[in-house]
Amino acid sequence: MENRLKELRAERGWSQADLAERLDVSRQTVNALERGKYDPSLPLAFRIARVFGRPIEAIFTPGQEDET
Amino acid sequence: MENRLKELRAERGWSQADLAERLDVSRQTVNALERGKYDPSLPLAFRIARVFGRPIEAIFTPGQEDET
DNA sequence: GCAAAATGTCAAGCAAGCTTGACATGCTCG
DNA sequence: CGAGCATGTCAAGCTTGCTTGACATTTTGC
Repeated sequence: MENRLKELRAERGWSQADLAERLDVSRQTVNALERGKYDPSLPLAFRIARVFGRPIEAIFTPGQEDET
Repeated sequence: MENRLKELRAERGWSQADLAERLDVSRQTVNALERGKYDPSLPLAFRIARVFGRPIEAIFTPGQEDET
């Protein structure tokens, strides 16, 4: 699963810690998500979508794994 | 998190097992999702959205938990 | 060049998502 | 009635998502 977290965060001039606070998760979680270590839960994906004012589909895109 | 799984599945006349097969998960998982036992992972949410031809936001809606 | 802030990373542990297998119940329809 | 399908449910077990705490490395800016 690919995502535009880093890009969207940068646009807003937020640190990973800033974003983590807005999402109510740990800084390490934001870091792991940006680096593609794992995917967020659906509830967290909704919070991310809300923070950035975009639909989930505009932030996350299923990669090779889910394409068929 | 609320969802319209049961409704959308019924519209198509599919059994839980049918849907499970299309989503590549177990029948018990579909049953648990419909009954709100837990939320799907984000990758599974994407597959569900694709199977029903609707955006994730049109199928799942964060409840009280995520509203503030 | 130095200090502080930001980012990356690791480990251990708990919680959530999903699996298989089994069994109970209910529904439909020959 | 009886067979078969659909649904609900439980338990045990594995994997993934997320946490805290600690420490190393990179970036920023004075």
